[in-house]
Amino acid sequence: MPRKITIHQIAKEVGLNASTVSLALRGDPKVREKTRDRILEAAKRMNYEPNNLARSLSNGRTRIIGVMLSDMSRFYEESLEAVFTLGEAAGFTISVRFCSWDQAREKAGLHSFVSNRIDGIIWGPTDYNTAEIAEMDALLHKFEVPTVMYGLPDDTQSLHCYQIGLDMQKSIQVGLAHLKSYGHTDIALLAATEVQGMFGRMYRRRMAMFRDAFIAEGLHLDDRRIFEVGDDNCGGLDLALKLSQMERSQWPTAIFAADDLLARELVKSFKTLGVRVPEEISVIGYDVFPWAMGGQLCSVNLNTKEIGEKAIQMLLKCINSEHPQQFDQRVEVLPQIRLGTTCGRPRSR
Amino acid sequence: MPRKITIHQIAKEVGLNASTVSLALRGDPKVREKTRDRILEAAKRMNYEPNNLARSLSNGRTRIIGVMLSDMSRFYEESLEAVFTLGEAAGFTISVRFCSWDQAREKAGLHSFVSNRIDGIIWGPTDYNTAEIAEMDALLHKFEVPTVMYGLPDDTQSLHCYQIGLDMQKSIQVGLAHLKSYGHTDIALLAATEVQGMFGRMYRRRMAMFRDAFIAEGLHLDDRRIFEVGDDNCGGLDLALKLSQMERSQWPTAIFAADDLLARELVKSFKTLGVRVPEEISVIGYDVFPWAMGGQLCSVNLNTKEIGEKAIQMLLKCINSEHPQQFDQRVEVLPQIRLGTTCGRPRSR
DNA sequence: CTGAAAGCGCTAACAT
DNA sequence: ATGTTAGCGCTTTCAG
Repeated sequence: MPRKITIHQIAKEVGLNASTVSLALRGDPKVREKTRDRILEAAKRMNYEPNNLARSLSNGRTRIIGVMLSDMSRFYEESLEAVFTLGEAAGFTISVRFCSWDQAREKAGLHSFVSNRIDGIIWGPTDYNTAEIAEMDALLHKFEVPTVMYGLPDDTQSLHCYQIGLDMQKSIQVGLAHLKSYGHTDIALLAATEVQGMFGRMYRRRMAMFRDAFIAEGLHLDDRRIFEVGDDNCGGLDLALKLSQMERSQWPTAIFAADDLLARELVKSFKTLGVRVPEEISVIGYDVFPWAMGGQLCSVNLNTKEIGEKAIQMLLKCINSEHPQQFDQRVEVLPQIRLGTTCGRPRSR
Repeated sequence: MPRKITIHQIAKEVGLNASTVSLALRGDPKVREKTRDRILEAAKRMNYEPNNLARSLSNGRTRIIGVMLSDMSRFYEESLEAVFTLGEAAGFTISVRFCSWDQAREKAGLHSFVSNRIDGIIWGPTDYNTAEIAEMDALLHKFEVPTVMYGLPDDTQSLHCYQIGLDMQKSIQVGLAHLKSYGHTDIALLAATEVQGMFGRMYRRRMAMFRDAFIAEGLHLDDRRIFEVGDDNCGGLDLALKLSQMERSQWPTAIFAADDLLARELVKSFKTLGVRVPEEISVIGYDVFPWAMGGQLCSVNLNTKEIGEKAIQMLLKCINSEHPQQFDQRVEVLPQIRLGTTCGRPRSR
């Protein structure tokens, strides 16, 4: 038996024409059931595997959706799962590229998507380098590859692609506003700075966003209220210890932890040290780990699952439609407070 | 300008034949530099993007390497990065599929690889379901898709694929042996059991491996020496607290933490509680986070980077060679102890 | 219901 | 150095 089976060989085997085989393999009702069974049997017996290159070249679509991500952060996990589930249900294969926060690699990956005539792209762009994004956007548009970008700030109206808006700074403000609603004004920031990884840039950007968010909410973020810990430390424990050696009157009344794991550790450490949360100090987390502390943690929920769902739904609509223009070009996903037990009114002084 | 540019249109534009354009685009020295420049200029101006479907259908290779992974665990991060770097340097695009620990999805993904005539596959199989693996292995072999599987135990000689052997149980034994070499025999296990995630199966398997490893090293693992914590707890802190309320004579002399983050937290918590590590108790970590504690942590290093490097190197050799059979079919990656400051001789009783 | 023929965009001999 | 021709494997009219 030759190495790679084609429909012609199957056709010869069963004494029919290749085009009939082609129809049968795709379950076209034009082929009589009996003939189809014969064909399918032969195909299986001969270990036939369709050649998507030929198929796609011929009919003009690949039934593949490409997803471009920067890294394997858990931030993407939930949304990617949604993309898989809904995408596969609609008959698409999901192909992922990672760029490791490298713009050259990102560009190459997107090019590979269009070269391989992917049917649509979901893109969580690396960085808000407007010019670069605009350039790729123009290219993708020129090739008429439906594209959904997500995690975009709101100054991107000029882009052609569809967008899932997620305003990170506003999401931080949501957390701050929540604290303010309890009466907190002296809020500290606990942030991890992963030095070793490739996320340095992201962390720096996030830090800048925190500063801006404080300002936007009319809050003062004193440098001495910023606790930066390396990712190889136990930031929560360190901070709890540090505070326990300070006069309580010197404490902030609330702590905004830059991620849920830090927040979790902080709360647990406070408990260990006999500090009551939220009676003596409030803690709010951020992003990524909805399951941290079994729902006890008060935290800003970025709704990543919803992001994934909206992205794939938008894309599928777009791919299946003749007139994609009729859809909203941008959908906002709103962060919300995930209520827990770790925030309360500030202690009276 | 028509929507999708082909080499024929470029050819017409510059008054040459399509095959010349084809050669020029690939930088073939047969075409004169001046002509090539003209062609490239036109291609860029017309926004030409090569059609890999046609290209691959014609020349029989896609220059794409497929990677099949179960999830976005950080376990894969380092090895995947190595695959990217070396793979791209060799001119390949790396396309990733995730199966979320779902065998149907895994199978579909591998089929999509062969349908799309990927040049080679790197596969970190979900589970050691021998029959399923053997079936896919046979299929991939029949289609002559060079495949490297990794993370395989050593009872898989019958497979056709190339293999990066990583014996997880032995890696645990390496850690245990290290503790034994200091004189530890009363060793406790600290393990997280992520209930919410999709990793339940993996955790259970890992737990079984720990038990087997203890037995293989001639150690007794009492049930009361197993501390299982949910992933939404702070396991390290909890355990440190628990122990601090016990008579020291009841303590184990060493703790094997099932991952580095737990170990890190444990060590930090001990420090907080005034317990000296390793003078009063030794701690060893496992896997995944080489940077945890800035190298202070003594831990079992799974060498995931090396796994990725070996996998892609094997695959490239195989793809580029006429006679792949001449290479070793299986390479073992050996876990090692990453020395730190958290292990020492047991306290005298 | 099945067969014949053209073509998707590109490559690879072979000619010129 | 450039042009001609014949596919790669499949889909898709269009005939029968």
